[in-house]
Amino acid sequence: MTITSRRERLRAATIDEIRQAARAQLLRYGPTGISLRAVARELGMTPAGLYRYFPGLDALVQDLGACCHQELAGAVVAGRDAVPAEDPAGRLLAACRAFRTWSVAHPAEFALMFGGPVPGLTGRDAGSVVQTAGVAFSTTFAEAFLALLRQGEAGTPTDPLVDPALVARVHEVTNVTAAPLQEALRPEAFALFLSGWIRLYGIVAMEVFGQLRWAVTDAEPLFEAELADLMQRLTRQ
Amino acid sequence: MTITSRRERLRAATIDEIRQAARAQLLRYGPTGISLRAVARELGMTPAGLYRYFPGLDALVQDLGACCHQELAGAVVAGRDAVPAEDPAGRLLAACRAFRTWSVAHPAEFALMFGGPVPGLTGRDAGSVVQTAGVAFSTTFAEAFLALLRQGEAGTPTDPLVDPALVARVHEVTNVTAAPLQEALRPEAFALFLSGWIRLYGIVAMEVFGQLRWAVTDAEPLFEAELADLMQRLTRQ
DNA sequence: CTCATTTTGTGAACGCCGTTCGCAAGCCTA
DNA sequence: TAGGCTTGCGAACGGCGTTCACAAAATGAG
Repeated sequence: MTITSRRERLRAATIDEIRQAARAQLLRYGPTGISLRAVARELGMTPAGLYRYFPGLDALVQDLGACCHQELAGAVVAGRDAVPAEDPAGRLLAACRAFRTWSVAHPAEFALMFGGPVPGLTGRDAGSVVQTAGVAFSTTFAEAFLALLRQGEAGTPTDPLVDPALVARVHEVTNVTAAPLQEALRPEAFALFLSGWIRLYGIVAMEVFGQLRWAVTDAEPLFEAELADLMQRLTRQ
Repeated sequence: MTITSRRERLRAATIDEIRQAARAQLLRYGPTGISLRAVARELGMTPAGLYRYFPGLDALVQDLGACCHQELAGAVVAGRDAVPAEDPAGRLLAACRAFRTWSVAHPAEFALMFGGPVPGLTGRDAGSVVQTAGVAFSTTFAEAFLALLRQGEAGTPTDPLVDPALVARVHEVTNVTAAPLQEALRPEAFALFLSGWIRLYGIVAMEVFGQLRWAVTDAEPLFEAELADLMQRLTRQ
């Protein structure tokens, strides 16, 4: 029940329109091809007018990244929840497949979210928004992973290999969104989870960035093989 | 003995100077922050003058990418060859570690080479130069991997999962540089190699792109664990 | 209804960018 | 020494992000 004055509604609508135009540019020209002036042109506005809604291009791009993160998370959740809860392994599989499907269908968005720091590379706080969004996103997988854990199917990897400062850091950053991850913080389980996430990211990023094209025209069988191996590693061992 | 007239020498020197300035910009401002005008400024030249040496900014950036690929390949080879040939597993390990070390030390260059298509995203032929360079680069690992194979330690994965058009493609693209890869083209071996390369790329890309910072402050133990698991997968199974 | 205040958008300007083109000066060769 | 090739310059074009003073519109209080 958030009260919304007429002004606020108009403003929100404009912001949405801006986002939409920027998104179209992202689609067409890639993360670095988004132009304030072009967005303004599409809205029939003056470039300066956009500064009433975003403090600059970087902010717009970052906002776009956050939106994409949300959208991707939605796709993953939808994929996961299409499989009944009685089959946690199937749910995790479905989540991974949804991640790849969305990413391959939205390469520009993927590059924006998971590529290197796009604008400059100040790196310090610039990516903080997108990184917290990334954490919230990864909890999507963590949930399915934890279901596996609870079912008692997942084993524990051999070595702990956890950073001492890690627990505090994750606690700090997952305060609101990621309650499930705190259970996964049992060091061995967390390491196992990270290892899986790394492999999933690796193959999807390679495919989306075209780094596999020299070897393979259709990366799906490769992905499925990697996924099968990954699931085997997660459930048995 | 390629004859070099005085002009050609001067020209080569200028090109090198341009590369050097561009490289400095890459280091400071990232792949998208390279500016023709800034390079020209640093050389005490007019922007237009640079067009006598490169047909445009994109060409300069691509040339830079090729140079970086060469440099990275050199680092990996050096790391690999620091381990005696009697220990093929150790050589492969050393190559992987050298890959990570160089990449972490040169994040901008890594982003340029392995990130998404930087300028626009025409994608078709734009990345062809960098992709052939990537193939040549991956043979560095293939060599060490093949040594393992010949030693008879490496097993074969379960399913073939090879693209039918793959053999011809790789034959076509590795004609000169990558004779060793042709032996690895035995489908199962190639799949195993690709799987390993994917995992290696995955963890290094995640670290360099800062995608692991939310979870871990020092990614090295994670890398070592992943590497150990990877080697185990490659040698035994 | 009126009037002051806040919000929204404009237009002009600044300095940067990549790129093109005509022209001058230098070098190499014949 | 004469001609051609190479190199670099200067000016210009259009596009970019961003700033700033200013006008118009919407809002809410009296």
